[in-house]
Amino acid sequence: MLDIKFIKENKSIIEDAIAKKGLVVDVEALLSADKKRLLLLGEVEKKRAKQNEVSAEIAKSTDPAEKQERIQEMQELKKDLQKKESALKETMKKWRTLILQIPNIPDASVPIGKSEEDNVEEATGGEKPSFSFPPKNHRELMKNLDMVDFEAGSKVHGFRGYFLKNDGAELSWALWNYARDFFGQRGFTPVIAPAIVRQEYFYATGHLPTDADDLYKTQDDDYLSGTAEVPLMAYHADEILKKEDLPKRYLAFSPCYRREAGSYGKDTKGLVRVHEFFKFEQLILCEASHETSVLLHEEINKNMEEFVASLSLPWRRLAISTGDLKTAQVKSYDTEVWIPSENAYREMGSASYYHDFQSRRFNIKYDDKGTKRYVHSLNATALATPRILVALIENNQQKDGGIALPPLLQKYMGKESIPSRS
RNA sequence: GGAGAGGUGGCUGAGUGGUCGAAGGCGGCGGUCUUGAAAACCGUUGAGGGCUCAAACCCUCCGUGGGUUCGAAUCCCACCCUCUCCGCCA
Repeated sequence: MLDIKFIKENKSIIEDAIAKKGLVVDVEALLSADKKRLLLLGEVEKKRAKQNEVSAEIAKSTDPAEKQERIQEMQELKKDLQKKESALKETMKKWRTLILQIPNIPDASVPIGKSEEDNVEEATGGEKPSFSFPPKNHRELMKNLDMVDFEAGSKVHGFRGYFLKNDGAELSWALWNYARDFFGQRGFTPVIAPAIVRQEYFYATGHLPTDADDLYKTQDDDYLSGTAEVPLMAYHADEILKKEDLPKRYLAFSPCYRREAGSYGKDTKGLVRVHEFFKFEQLILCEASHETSVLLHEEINKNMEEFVASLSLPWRRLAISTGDLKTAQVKSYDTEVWIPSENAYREMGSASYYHDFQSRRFNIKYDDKGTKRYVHSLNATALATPRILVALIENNQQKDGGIALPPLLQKYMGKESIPSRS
């Protein structure tokens, strides 16, 4: 959420942001709710002051008659105060639902657009493979190599279920270990984060109430997180950090759970879209400076791009258009990787920054020479398995059905390739 | 799953109806002393909000929400959380 003072003073900027993000939010309603809120607050505080003052006199008073008189006077005031207090509460409730709808402001560099159609390709890397034979998709390749078992997956788990086996499992572990080393050299604190997270923190990230259908819920009313962003932001909730400890860079590993409620028709086969997967996530908390946020945003995005590039995967960078930005985001890039069987790029991760939009709700501050300021937050994917296997397998397939391994990964797999079984 | 204890400021810990935003200690900051440091001593030190050019001033906050009362950290109710022991368990 944004600061109400900022909203009041920058109404046109806010309305512009709402329009750019393609949202419908009544800013005027918020502003008038705020006026009402301040009016009632003033009245309530005045009455409370009076009450405090007279109460002190009552405590000191030695004359029983006078005391009685004062108490009666306060009984009247109390009734009045209670009325005003409940009016204030009502107004606050309205105010809160309204302010939560106000989106963050897209950076000037974000391409203007209505939807994902308007995302802009900004960079590409690597070379798309050209095959001298009809290429297969990852499902076929992996089944032939006994790397995956979808039948057992749906028998045991259900829709979108999978088992990774043999080199399918080994390849996942190899990638995890490689990612750990790759990012470990870039100053991140390694973390294994819980996926079971308290309800309140999903409200803070905005996943609730909006995406309730996409979240698994436990019988204890906790939720399973679809990204380590939630537990990691929650890690420092309600804390005041030291400025010299910033920026904090985390590389968090966690299982991720998504019901994919809104995407029943999409990617119903294979490993692109599954309910349960594993992800390394980069998350940074830094000082409240736009320049620092931008710098670190470029940094974590570059990390991700260099990571896929180091796996010899053909990739491209998409600048997300205003219409496709999430409410909380200032700017976001997707890293997409070429998928031969689809003749298209597919998202492998995204990097976004939020200024203090998230930290305001999580109440994460730092002490800047005595003033408390909300930190800026940023996050980016580092590696998601098994989705990246799709790209790795398909791009490196050989005529005989085997899979070549990118040089940097060979050490982690203990071999140069996954040989054909035929 | 069973039994018990407890949630107070950065930490520790006192406080059972008004003089409590809260003793004492630790830590932090400033100072005295010292060649310098330590020790000792003195002072200072919570967060959020309203009004304001600013200061002054005012309001809220002792897990959360409600209640009793002129007045609640303190009494009542509900909930949440943490810890300890037993049981079970990778």
